[in-house]
Amino acid sequence: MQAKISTLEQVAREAGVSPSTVSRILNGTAAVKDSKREAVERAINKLNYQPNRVAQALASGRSMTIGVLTQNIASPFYGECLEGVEKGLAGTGYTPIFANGHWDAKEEAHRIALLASRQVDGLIVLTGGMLDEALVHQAARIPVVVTGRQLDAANVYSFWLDDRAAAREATAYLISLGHHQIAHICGAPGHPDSEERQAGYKDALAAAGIAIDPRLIVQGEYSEVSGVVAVSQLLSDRIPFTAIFAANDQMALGARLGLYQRGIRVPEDVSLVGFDDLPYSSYMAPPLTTVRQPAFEIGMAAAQTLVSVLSGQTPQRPDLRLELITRDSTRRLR
Amino acid sequence: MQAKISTLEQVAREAGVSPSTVSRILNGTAAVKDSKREAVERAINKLNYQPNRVAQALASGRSMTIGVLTQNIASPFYGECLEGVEKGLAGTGYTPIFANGHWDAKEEAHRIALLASRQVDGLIVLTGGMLDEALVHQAARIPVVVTGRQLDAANVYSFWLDDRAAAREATAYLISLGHHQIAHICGAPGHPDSEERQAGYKDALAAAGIAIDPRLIVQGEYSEVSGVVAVSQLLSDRIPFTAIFAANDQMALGARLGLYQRGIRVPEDVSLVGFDDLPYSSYMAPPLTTVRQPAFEIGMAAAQTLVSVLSGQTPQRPDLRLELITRDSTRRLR
DNA sequence: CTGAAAGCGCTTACAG
DNA sequence: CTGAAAGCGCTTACAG
Repeated sequence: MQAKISTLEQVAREAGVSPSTVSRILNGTAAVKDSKREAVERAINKLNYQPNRVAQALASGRSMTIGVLTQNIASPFYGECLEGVEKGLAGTGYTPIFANGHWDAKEEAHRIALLASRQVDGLIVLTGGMLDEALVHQAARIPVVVTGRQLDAANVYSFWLDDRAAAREATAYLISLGHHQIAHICGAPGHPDSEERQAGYKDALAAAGIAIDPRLIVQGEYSEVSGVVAVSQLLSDRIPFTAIFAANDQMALGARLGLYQRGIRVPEDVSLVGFDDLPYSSYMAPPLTTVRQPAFEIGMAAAQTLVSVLSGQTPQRPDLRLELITRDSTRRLR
Repeated sequence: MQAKISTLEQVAREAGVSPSTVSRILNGTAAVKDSKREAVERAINKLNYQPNRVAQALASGRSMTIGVLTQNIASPFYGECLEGVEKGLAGTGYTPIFANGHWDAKEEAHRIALLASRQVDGLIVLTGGMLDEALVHQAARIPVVVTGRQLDAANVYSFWLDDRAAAREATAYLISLGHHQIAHICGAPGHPDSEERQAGYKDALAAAGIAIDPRLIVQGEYSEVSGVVAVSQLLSDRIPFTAIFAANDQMALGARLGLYQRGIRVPEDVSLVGFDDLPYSSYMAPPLTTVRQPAFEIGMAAAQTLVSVLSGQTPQRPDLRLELITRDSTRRLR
């Protein structure tokens, strides 16, 4: 182990060959006589040579780096996605560079510009509020994979899941259990997925011929607190309900606490359904019935798609779908 | 908006100055006549010029990039840390590059080598099982901040929190509530913090004159499942206990589910204490009594320390401490 | 199969 | 205050 940094040129000198040859051996870019190859390998080991990726990037025009724009790295949902991205990139030579948009369009644009200035070879945008145009703009230079929206444009690959249908299914499940007074805690206003989920909720009620009671629809913003608050509001308004469909698991967790604090049991008194299937949701007491989002798989598919595009292949469409997972937080109304 | 990439040389030509001058203006590296500055700024806007950071890195020898080695980006604890790192780096010009060690020493070494080859200007190691020597080795080239251990060496800055004392305090709290039969669910074997927490648990019992019953100490490995399993084991072995101290919140969550499934109430029948204070812990039903780790603050302090070292300043020691947070999962034994 | 040379897009002494 | 020139550590046509 030595801390000294050595360069390709030093390796070449040590091995008695030209820098070009060392480069070729490193990159497997051309056949090289065995005797030279061995000499070079010996020199590499002796000098403990590690190629400087920054120099490689500048010379080759490929940074072997992928920009990943997420909104909040600490959120359990994005955490799963990022694990998937990491997995999908493992062994490909590409390193992910993560950036957080914090649900702010300006911040997102700023982060993307930074990623671009770092010469990322491709971009993965996990949802995000930026305009389609901004994405298309980036796609003029590098391939872009975006989740959470449908976008048909050159060099952009979008994955979209049908939140509305899944929300409809989740709500229909509650209805099938005999619930008619179903409250909905909405996601953050303005987020497309939050609108979709609400629409799915309404679809299911309409399909069952249940009138939509606007007092049962309360605003949340995807955080745990907002779930607690929503339940307080529902309860203090004395709107009767026997079930809650929360637009994500974090709010379902908050709602569950709000109910608990008032001695309202789940599922005995109120059935509860979430959306996401976060890692902790199956460990809630009771385990939460929810719509599973394949977060890990989404991240992995995004990474794989980008890598195959970058290697000149045609990526295959991943099979990603939302799935209702029934657990113990829901029960038949008696 | 245009996708074309322009270079500093093009800007220079457009503005009728030399590349050196453009560079100086960009970096505020020397005074420049106002007329030229304006011409350059106009050219930059016209060409929508963004400096190529890769080229800057190669030329200047500073990549403006910080390597952050964590174990598992998707874990709620590391997620918080990383948010803190991001916050601490915001506005400094440094970009974090995250890498996961997955609790594997070889993988860690590999990741660090990769970060080094990408010419990171500094390294943040969030816990991790690598040897002190490996860290010291890195510190020969770039400053290193490491958490979760004490390490006195040149160019390394270590943050260490007293897990043992905090675990002792948590256990003592249960004792003060009248509990004598306190089970402990250990963290992953071999992890220093897991040993420390167990030692603290034993310290508290010893200090209270309570004999240590090895049957009450069950192995976990920091995951939720391992908490469920630990409770099953305790229960099937019919070891009587009135409280559980889990070495982290994830296992406490699992334990809580295990108890719930058997109709054992928290805190009425069993008091439960965790360690970490994850974002979700205060939303458990009941909210969890736990030891708060300042994860965000740790990440932020690590970043700030590194930045101040990199700018030639002497970093000030952050005031980081563990704190017992009492909530509703514990109650006096009757 | 291999080397000399140019070039990637910047920064930074060196001179003036 | 400003420019010409060298250099950062690689890759990659171009020639042979």
